[in-house]
Amino acid sequence: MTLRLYDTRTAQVRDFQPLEPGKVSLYYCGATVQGNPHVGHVRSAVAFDILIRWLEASGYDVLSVRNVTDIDDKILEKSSASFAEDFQPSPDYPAQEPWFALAYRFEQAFHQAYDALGVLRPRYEPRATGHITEMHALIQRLVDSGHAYPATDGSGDVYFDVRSWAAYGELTRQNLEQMQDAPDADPRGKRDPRDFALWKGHKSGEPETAAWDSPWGPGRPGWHLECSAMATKYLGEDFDIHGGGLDLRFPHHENELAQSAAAGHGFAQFWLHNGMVTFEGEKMSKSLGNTISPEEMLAEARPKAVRYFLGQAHYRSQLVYKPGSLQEAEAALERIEQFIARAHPDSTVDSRQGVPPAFQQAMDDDLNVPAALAVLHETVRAGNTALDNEDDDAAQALGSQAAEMLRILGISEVPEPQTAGGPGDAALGQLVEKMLSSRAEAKAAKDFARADAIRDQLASAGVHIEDTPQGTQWSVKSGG
RNA sequence: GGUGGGGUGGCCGAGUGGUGAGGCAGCGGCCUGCAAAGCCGUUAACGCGGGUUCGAUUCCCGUCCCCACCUCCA
Repeated sequence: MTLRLYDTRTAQVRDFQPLEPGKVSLYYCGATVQGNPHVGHVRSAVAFDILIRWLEASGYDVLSVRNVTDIDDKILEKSSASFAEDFQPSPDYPAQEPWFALAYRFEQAFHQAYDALGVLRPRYEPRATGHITEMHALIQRLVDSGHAYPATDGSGDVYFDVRSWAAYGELTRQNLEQMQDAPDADPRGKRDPRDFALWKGHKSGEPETAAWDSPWGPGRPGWHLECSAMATKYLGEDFDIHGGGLDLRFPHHENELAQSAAAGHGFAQFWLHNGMVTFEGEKMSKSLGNTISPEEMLAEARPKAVRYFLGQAHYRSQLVYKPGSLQEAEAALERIEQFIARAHPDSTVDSRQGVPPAFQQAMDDDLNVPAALAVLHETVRAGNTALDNEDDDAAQALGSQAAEMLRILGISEVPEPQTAGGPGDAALGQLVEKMLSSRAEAKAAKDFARADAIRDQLASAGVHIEDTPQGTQWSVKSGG
């Protein structure tokens, strides 16, 4: 069975055939680095990370590219606000900061969040500001072919002429005539209100550092242009997959497609979009204030559990977060991990050969992770049964499969938060061992009241204990 | 107004024209001094109204509701 993926443009699940056998070229939209990452960013990153890992497990060489939008209106606004007289410092924006410093700082915050969740770094991670030359070439090409024009109001803007491109709207199957005009659309020097900026002329008051010379006057790139320019540079005029959040379909991806296609490029064969994360069903957004940040999630549960949670729904589905979600993920994950630890799996092969056919089928079916997880849980149950029956060979085989599934989903690849190593650890260990030996003595003396009191005492301190045939095991329960 | 996607058991969340995933939570049992972990069993769902069909949660029509996008957004 081959991989099938849902393509937004054709609105159907299709067989995935890469342009070049054995290789996959993938571009997915990263963040505009104007603030700290929120859960939606990392959900998207996890979704495409799972895609990449599955492609690699299936034997493909994946050339992945994720952009960093490090120049845009919001970045300039946030920076400019930090220099305003009424500036109120906040944790995210603590001090006066030039736009490029602000962008750089948040770019690093994004890396931290991605790394903490085991998201593989893309092969290339180009910044918009590093590709002005490529953007100019693309604009010129569009101007020359009659699909773009300099603004008629002398602003220095250059717009894409949507009416010059008959296919405009094809990605989201929208009819230009029936689109709702943006209520705050600024017609400026546009031929049509829906024309979008390829290049934004420099305005007085904006920092000089945010302006680049161009044939149309000094200015800075429009948002959509960078992705077209960079995807083409790193992946070619035709490539396999373009991804991003559902909210990017329009206008961002629609415009990307229009400008690239109008420039004569084939562009992406497949358009993939991940669903939104909601807070109890409502869209999370800063303006609504119902957000939970990746940082807050990581404070509440182990990184692996956070990753499990973010990946557990189908990537195209809405992912509902609610208080308790992370604890549920933690419980499910612990069951898997405990089985694997008891099964002593072989060193696993990192490929689709190491997982059950049902798991392969689920993943091949447009990355049906929920169904794949069902296979994983069934494997765990079968493995536990084997352990109970002391069938160690079967348990080990199932353990290897479970470990491999966890690895392909990227969950076991999430780095453990560093907790060990401090001098406190040794002290804690000694104290716990001391109490456990007291408890063992009490148990031996059949003084169960005292034994249970010790267990309760440890529990109230967050130390969880478990009597096993190999003796009493203990662990510190993380989070709430 | 346009476009896309939804409404599944207490919660999360797949899927299918006929024997109704999986997880979390709950209940009963085994195990345990009691627990924990694990195993076994178990409770429980397909928005509403029609239609097609031997049979629909799955297809069709209607209807209600929800979400996203059409403005910066993963």
